[in-house]
Formats: sequence, C-alpha cells, structure tokens
Amino acid sequence: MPELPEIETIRRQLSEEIVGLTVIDAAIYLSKVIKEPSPGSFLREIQGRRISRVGRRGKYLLFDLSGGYLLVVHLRMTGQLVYESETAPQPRHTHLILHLERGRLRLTDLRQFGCVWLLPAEKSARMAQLAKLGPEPLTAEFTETYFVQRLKDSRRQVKQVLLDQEIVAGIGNIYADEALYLAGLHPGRRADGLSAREAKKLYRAVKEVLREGILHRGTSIQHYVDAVGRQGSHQDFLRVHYRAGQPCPRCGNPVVKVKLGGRGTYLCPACQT
DNA sequence: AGCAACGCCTGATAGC
DNA sequence: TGCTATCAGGCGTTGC
Repeated sequence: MPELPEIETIRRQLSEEIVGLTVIDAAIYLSKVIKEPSPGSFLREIQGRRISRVGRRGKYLLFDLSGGYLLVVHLRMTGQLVYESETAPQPRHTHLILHLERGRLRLTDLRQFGCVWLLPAEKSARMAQLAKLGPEPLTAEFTETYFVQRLKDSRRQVKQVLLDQEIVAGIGNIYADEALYLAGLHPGRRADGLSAREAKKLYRAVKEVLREGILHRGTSIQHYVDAVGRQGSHQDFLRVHYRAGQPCPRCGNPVVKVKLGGRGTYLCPACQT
C-alpha cells in the first residue's frame, strides 16, 4: 500500500510532469471518492485552474492550484494516481480523471477507499486530517528528543505508535515492520518499556527505512504503481515484511507472520526482542 | 481521555 | 469443479 516513500515518489514524478499545466476539465465515475465539495461543484471549481506545485504531507498528496485552491488526494490502500496519454486505455475501477492541457491524471482504486478534496485556501489551512498530522519524519521537525518522549509517554505497543499518524506522519504497515526489524525490537513491546538506547535506535531505523524506500521508488507488493504506472523495486530489499518462512537476513531463522492489533506483522523472533 | 473494534470495499485464496 | 468464507488494511467513526 502506498506509504510515505510511495507517495513521495509519485510527488516527485508529478512535480516534473504536470506543474504548470491547466486542468481543462474532469470526469467523475464514482462520486463518493470526492469528499468535498459536491461532485457538481468539484467539476465546476477545478476547471481552468493551473497546477503550480505538487506537495506531500504524510501520505497525502497536495496540489496547489491557481486561485488559492488546494487539491488533496489520499490513495489509502489500493489507490493509483497515474499521469498518462489521453489515448491510453482506461482500466477498471477508474473513479476520477483530470484532463490536463497535455495528458490526463487518472485515479484508479480497486477498493474505493481512496479519496479527494478540493478546497479554497482558507479551508485547506484548517483541514482537520492535515492539521492533526505529526511531524514529517525526514525533516528537521522530527527530532530524536520528540520521538523518544512520545514513546516514553505511551503505553501502547510500539508498532501501534509507529502507525499513529498523529505521532509521526507517513509510516504504514510495511515500513513499520521494517523499522522495528532494523532496530531489533519486537513490535509488541510496550512503547514506554523501551530503553532510551532502544528508542534512539528506532528513531534512526524509521528514517533509514523511509529513505531506502524512496531510493527504490517505493514498494510494489500488490497494487502500488508510481505516477507513470511503473512498479517500485523496494519489495526486493525488504528484510522481513511479506517474507514469512524466508530466512532472516541477519540470523537465517525463518521470518514469521503474526497478528498484532488486527494487522499482519512480520518479524524475526530471534533478532527482535 | 485513550484505546480497541468496526465498517468501508473487491479480488485472491483457502476450504469444503 | 464450484461454491462460500476469510483475508488484506488506512483511517474515520463508534463504543467502552
């Protein structure tokens, strides 16, 4: 599923491809993906606006449009956002298309969880989902002191803390498993039970796995493709996630899959304590 | 308040 | 073989 590295890959590509282009018009095939405003208003309000910047906050893609408007896209689990030729075939489960001056931007989502908002500037500054997000893990605002303190303040399992977007933005199931493996921590450990040394190790691991993911243009396990429809390559570099039964890269013991907080969780029982 | 459970969805897979 | 049940999970909502 698209997490920070996948969304960042899409952001970088779209930034190259569509900044400066104008939205000629749009087509909505599944109206519930448009959370705000109504589908009719969406079509009217997006028409003729020029894309001036493509940004990202956590797993949200942010498109700055002329007139102070902001287009927000979240791909949730199976969403794809692809910039392509107007003559490309339109796949099943395509819910929204933005026709640009040159080419089109297509939102396709098998599970229909992905969603889109179009907001004028004064509303976008107050969009609750964005306002609640914790710091960006790859910027200076995400400090070791902050993260260590948040862990110390939580009685939850450490994996739940990593997945909490209000604590740190952008980590999902894949990179949570990978970070915990790299830090040598069992995902079920209580966050406030980690030593300072362990918490610091996890801080560094979080940043490392996200950077690796970006370097490999994301992880394509099931549905993820980048903004030009290509798969990422980080699935070939995963250490434990989606590798049940395969040897741990450090000790050779088989990786196991367990259920933790309702989510499939992969770990090496020998290396993660 | 803080945390757990549920619902949203469809396609792949397991089990009979 | 062909059917049904289960699973996958980010996040908003609901409930304890």
